[in-house]
Amino acid sequence: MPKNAIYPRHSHPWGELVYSYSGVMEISLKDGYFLAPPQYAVWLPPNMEHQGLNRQAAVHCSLYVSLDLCAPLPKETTALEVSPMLRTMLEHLRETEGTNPNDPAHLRFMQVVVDLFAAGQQVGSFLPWSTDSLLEPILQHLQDNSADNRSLAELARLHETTERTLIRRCQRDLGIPFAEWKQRLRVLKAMPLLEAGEPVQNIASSLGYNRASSFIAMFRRMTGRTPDDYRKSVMKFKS
Amino acid sequence: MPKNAIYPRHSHPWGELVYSYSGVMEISLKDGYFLAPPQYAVWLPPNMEHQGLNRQAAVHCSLYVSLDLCAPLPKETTALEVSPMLRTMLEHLRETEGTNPNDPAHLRFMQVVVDLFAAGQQVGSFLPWSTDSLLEPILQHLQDNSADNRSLAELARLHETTERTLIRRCQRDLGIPFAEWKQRLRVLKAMPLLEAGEPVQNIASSLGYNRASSFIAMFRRMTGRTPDDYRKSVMKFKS
DNA sequence: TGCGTATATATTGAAATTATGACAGTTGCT
DNA sequence: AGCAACTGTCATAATTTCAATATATACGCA
Repeated sequence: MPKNAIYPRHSHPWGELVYSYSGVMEISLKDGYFLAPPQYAVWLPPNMEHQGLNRQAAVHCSLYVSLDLCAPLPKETTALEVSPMLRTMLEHLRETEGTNPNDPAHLRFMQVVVDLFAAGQQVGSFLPWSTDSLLEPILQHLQDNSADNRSLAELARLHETTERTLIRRCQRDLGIPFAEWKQRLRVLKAMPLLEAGEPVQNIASSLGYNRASSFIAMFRRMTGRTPDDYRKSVMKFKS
Repeated sequence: MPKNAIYPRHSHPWGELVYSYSGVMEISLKDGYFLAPPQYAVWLPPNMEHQGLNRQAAVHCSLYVSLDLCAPLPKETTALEVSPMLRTMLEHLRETEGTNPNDPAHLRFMQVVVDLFAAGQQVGSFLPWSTDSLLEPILQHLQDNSADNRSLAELARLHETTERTLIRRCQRDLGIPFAEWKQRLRVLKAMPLLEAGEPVQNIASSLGYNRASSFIAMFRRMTGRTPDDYRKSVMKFKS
């Protein structure tokens, strides 16, 4: 899909697993919102009204899950962690696209993919948001200046509050610590730059890291693979 | 298994897929011989008399395949190429060892593993041998001096024959070109060194390469992964 | 996360090596 | 003589390696 593509809001009587090979996927619901890079997938139970969109160009797929196979999957809409094993299988699917869809071996393969999704850990949106009057300006500021390395204490001072308060609001509204949120943001910023072929060194410094190795270590912790690995796996789907 | 382990010669009324996570596996039959590093697996149809052995220490597994699932697999004993996808699944099995073996999802997973083996390309022994009077001394010499970079023409001169004749005999007896054989030999020599933690640079030069990058490129072509990747995946099974 | 260092990998154009097919010569056999 | 299998020569195509360099990653310690 090209950038800024929007899927109309709709629903259907079967389950849907949305996975992104490259780029970030966003799903919005009547009462919820999920943002999912390639290490997450979004599970939509049958009859769940949803709307998809991707801000940057993206390569993604949806797995439609027949009603009678939905039992082992969550009853709620949720993001699921995609293990490296599962990712490999999804990439294999993409590579062998077009083989006979009725081949029994292929059907078995698909069933195992669903099994693995069902075994995945439920998680929230990769980058949660808050409209809290104190928090939102800070989050917005970081969105626009991701290289800002000022400490939480300094940010608190700037916005006339205290570090402790900000920490409490992060925990309450975002569900994750402030540092984690900033790292996730940087991962998301890094992805399109990696896809654009930017050297890891440059990306690291443009995100506020003084050393590439620090950035690499962070990216690895967050996504399970190194920046260059991520780039390589993405490139497979762009040629 | 420790080095020089030998499995007694035997047979059984079910199929067997032999796969090596690390180290090289050897299977000898009444009328055949297979040598298989981790990118190969050996398929033994039901009731096939066989004997296994591993010269170096190895971590391997056998998948027993019930008679009624053997239909899609070859009727003959053969080596099968193990795709990266399949390797990932086998490693996953190894990591999640001990989960309930009667779990339906696990059984489905196993079935897919067999499906993928069945889809694998049939190949011969990874390192074939010849007892040809001209060829054998040369092969033996390379076994003992794998860093020898003398050209085929020079070797021919030494053994009082011509380059063209050697090439013809390789094709006839080994089924693969001379250069391919030498590279496979070097891959086999490299594996235990990698497992021993030897730096890639040293291994490369001890095998006759002037530059590590040449060795890396060769190893990658032959095995589908880089030397260090190989080492890492092996290390997972040694701790 | 900063920072320095050791290691590992990819890339590229030039040089060397190997593979392949065509053809002719040799040998051994009938 | 005729046939078959093998061998040497040569030109060309395909691969591999070299060499230098740029990048990327891991690791230890502060």
